[in-house]
Amino acid sequence: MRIRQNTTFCWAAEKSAARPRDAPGLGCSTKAASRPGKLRGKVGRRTWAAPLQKTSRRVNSPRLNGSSRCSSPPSAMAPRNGSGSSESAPDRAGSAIGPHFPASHVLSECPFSAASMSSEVRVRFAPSPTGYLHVGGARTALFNWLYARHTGGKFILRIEDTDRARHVDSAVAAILEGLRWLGLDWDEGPGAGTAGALEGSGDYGPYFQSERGAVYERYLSRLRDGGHVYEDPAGAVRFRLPRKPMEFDDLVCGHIAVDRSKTTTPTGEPESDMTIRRPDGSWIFHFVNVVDDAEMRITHVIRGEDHLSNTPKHIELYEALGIAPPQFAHIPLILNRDGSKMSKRDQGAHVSSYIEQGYQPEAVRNYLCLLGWSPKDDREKLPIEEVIRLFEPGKINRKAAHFDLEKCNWLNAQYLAAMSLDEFTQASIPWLEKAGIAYGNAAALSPVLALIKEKIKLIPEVTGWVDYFFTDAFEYNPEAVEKTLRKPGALERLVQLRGAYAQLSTWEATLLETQLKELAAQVGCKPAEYIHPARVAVSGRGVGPSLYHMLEVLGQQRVLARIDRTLAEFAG
RNA sequence: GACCCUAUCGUCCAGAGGUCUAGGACACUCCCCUUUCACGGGAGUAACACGGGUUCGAAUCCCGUUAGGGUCACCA
Repeated sequence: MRIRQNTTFCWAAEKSAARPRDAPGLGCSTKAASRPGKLRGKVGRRTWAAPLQKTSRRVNSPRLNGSSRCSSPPSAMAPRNGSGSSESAPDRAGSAIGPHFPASHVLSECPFSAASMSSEVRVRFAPSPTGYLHVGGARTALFNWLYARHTGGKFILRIEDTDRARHVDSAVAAILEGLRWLGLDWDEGPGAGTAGALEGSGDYGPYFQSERGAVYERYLSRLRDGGHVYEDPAGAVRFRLPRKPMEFDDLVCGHIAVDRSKTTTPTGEPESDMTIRRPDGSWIFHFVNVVDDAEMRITHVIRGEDHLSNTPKHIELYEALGIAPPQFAHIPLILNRDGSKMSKRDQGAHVSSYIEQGYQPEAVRNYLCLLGWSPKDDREKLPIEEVIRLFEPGKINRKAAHFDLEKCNWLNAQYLAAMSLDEFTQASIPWLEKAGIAYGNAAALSPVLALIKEKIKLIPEVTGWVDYFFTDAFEYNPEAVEKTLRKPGALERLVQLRGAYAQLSTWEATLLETQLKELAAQVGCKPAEYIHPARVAVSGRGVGPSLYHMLEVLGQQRVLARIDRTLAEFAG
């Protein structure tokens, strides 16, 4: 099955043609000023705004960013529209491109401009179809999603498959599955909307880079017209790096200043011009990423810190294109517990592993929320609505987080404990079926699950706790046998207990308890001397639920039969 | 190698110059509850990387060192 590229493409082209005023860059250019007031960059805290600290904290420093986001402001700040140029006309770029913009354009970006306050937040998650969703990627998606939901903006999914060769449907599907499992719904992109069609829905498609060739061609010619690119001897298209100092403000990392003229290769030579297109015509990530973010009117790029060092290059591209860059928020990476880099082989690296192991999606999501972010109080288990309410990119931690599966497990147990017996039963059924346990039906299963619900940290564990309820042919645990049944007098006491229980006309936990204790008192030994053998006799193991409740659920007939079987098996 | 980011208990977070003899959670240890295993309750071990500044006062601001991470691709 392949994506319907042609249809999608035409459809998207129509869409954009129908919105001539929404030319790329224009929407973007407003965003610098339109960041919702709640964003708190850490900018003020660490650098130039020190004297303003308290104020900026309260008033929200991002506004300050507008005037200092880029070191070469004239080209960094795109001109506001005004021209009404058409998106489809290649030459429209003429008015928008160019390194020299009147200062008034910059000033018009005044962050306090009321007119710009209304534009909507648009964030995106742009994975490459690698065949699985990495937890790091999942957290990036989560933070984007949280911000979109927090602001009432849009969360967009874009697949960075660069070209057809990289596109594999099953690989895309794995990512969508992971996102859906975590409950991160997207407003635009593959599978968005009620139809769930893979080609996706949204006004800025296609959402597969492999289908956006025409868009890239258009932008390439803009760069060419501006004299920003050239073809090297090998036939690759390269972007002339400006090689000058530049700075920008990152919502998480604060003010970043880097002298790009000093950037070198690992061997110490000056950085070579960035390739944006290979000789075979395929596109390089940096270019298409920037073009798509601009075209899709992304206002905030929330991505992994591994891109922080790439950001100056991206901003240079925006400048060459005459488009104001979005706001950036680089979130720290997730490391293994031991501090090493988390690779796809590491424990817990794939979201699919949580699905397979039966984690509760809300628990995993909750855990991911807490990795680099906190509600600033002592709460750990938080309803997602609460996280959405409190979440702001500026509050994301700057330190890389080490992944701790133990805590994730604990949270999972917290979520299980909060489930009703009904929910717990429904969640257990698929796993019992997978294990081939003949539990009968939900009504028969629930009372059994009620006995062990609180002992479980992960749903699939139920199978090991309840199997003997549904088969009389259970095995005896050797250790338990050794420890209890082999004890002198154990079988005799079992006989006595059987005798007492056989006479009961009602079968109920508290009665079973008093009977057993009376028997123990008569004989003059501890109840435990009866309890342990009884447990092993009816379940085959030394650990389990409360004995009397277990007996009650098992029923008189089965209990007596199992004691008989045990006596027969271990006598003599 | 150059550049960038980071640095509070083993781990995740709180801490925004005095309220810090640094708080919560996971994990760990002990106690209580208890027929087992868990749950739950209580207690405990455990951290401001180091060195200089600034200040009356620094976990908090600045500089340096060290350590970790990242980027420097015709990967994304």
